[in-house]
Amino acid sequence: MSVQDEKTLPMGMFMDLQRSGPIPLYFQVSQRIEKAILSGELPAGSRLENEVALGQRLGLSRPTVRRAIQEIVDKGLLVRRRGIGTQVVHGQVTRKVELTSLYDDLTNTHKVPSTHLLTLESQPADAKTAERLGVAEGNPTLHLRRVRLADDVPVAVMENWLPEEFIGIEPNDLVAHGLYQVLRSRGVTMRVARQHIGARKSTIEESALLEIEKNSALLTMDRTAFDNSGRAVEFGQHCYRPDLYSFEVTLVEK
Amino acid sequence: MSVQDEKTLPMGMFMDLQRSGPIPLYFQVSQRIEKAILSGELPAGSRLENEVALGQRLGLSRPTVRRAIQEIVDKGLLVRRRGIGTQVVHGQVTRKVELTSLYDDLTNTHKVPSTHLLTLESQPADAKTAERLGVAEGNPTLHLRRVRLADDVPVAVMENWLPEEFIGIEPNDLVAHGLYQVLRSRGVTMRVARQHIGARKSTIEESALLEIEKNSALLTMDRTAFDNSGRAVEFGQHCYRPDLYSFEVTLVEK
DNA sequence: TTTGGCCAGTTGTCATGACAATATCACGTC
DNA sequence: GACGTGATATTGTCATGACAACTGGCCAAA
Repeated sequence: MSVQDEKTLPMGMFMDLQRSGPIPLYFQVSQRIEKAILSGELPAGSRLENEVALGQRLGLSRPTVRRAIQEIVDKGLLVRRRGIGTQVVHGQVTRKVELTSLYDDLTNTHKVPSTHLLTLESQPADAKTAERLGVAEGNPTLHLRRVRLADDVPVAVMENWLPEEFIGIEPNDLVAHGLYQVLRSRGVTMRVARQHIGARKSTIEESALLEIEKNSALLTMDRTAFDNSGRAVEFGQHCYRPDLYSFEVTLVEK
Repeated sequence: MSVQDEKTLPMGMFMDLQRSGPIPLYFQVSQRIEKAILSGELPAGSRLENEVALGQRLGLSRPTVRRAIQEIVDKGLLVRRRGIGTQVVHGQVTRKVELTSLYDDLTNTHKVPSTHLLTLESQPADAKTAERLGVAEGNPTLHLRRVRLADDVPVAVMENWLPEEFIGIEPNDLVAHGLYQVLRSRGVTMRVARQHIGARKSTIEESALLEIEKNSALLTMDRTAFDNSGRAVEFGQHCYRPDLYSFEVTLVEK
């Protein structure tokens, strides 16, 4: 008795690959496959065409096809088995967490984000901040504290510390664009972030800011983010209203 | 002025590669590099030897070396920059989250795990369970509810549902080994898990089970896990004492 | 009927080679 | 001295080829 649905594979439409454009071929292929999965064209449990045949049909080498498939495996949508083939994972698909800011998350879900800026000041680094940012204790840092709102409902209180060089950031930019957008516009590209997710009770001040009753449960997230040169560019302590925000994580065993 | 420390690279000891063993070469290399980073031999900000030279020195091809490095980049320990090289990320290194059970997490931190089994029964799937497990509503499932303890202190209350075929699981196994170990011993290998992390207040019963005051904040995690054939093998709703447990996540932008 | 082995299919690993894109640095010119 | 420009170094992408390891089913033998 076969354990899995052994559906055949449709996947007829795979023509328009730009070989000369700036978009890598493996990326074009992986996007098309992912789209086919999300749209239901490749149903859960169905088998993908094997790597060699797919490559031949698309006029691509096996490493290129393989990398395209691997991208989707890493997202948790496909599962490979040696000797068997590649299959679509069962279960409803959920979007995976990426290295984004709350601002991006909200706009992606069609909410209107806004910001109340509580604090924007230069502040000498205390021991914890210094360690997280990799600077000397007492060095100046940019300290900011914000309330983030979605459709005018408060969602989170965020406190961030940034290295000295960002001290010139304008309050108006922060209110209009969100921190990560401001950093991007200054040429900073985030590459790695280490997050710590927990929970605790709200303080009286936080309860007021978030418009919840005091001693409510809060979802907390500490984050240190690094740019593409491996330097820490942001350290933040955030707390979220758990009825309005939560984290999704997809884990893939290798 | 150079932005980063441009230390040279030591990395002298790279001899003993087993070319005929079952361990892939890229894995042997990546483990050695990772060890060198963790041990401080490759300090934060230092540059790694370039891919071509490293490959030549080890007698390996560039794709192999490249894959070894990529493994570590995916873990968030290294950062690559085209035209520059590969550098060690700044900041203290933290363990990344993997697809493990609480049981593994506790033993890894040298705590003694134990389990109070509250419920172990066959139960027809309700709508939510059926959807998560990908079975028909009303189908029998194995329902279990446990309190997990570390050094005899309650850490979490976990409620899980498993597909019909696991109904024969022994209570003794669950108390002695933890759910994931039991599943592994039955030939199930977890491959993908989708987790949802949030927070809420504790119920009166949960407060008693976890030995905390009522209306405390709880850290919650819902998880659906899939095996290597893409089939859902576990759906769980867990809640943790936030003073004893939290989640670490490392995100890498691609 | 059951058992064992062989064979075909598929992914996993590795080598070699080539060119493209990007960042740094030295150099020369204005 | 400032600026552009080219040379150099390094990672990013892609092709081709080969063999290994694992799975499943078919088939013959016990």
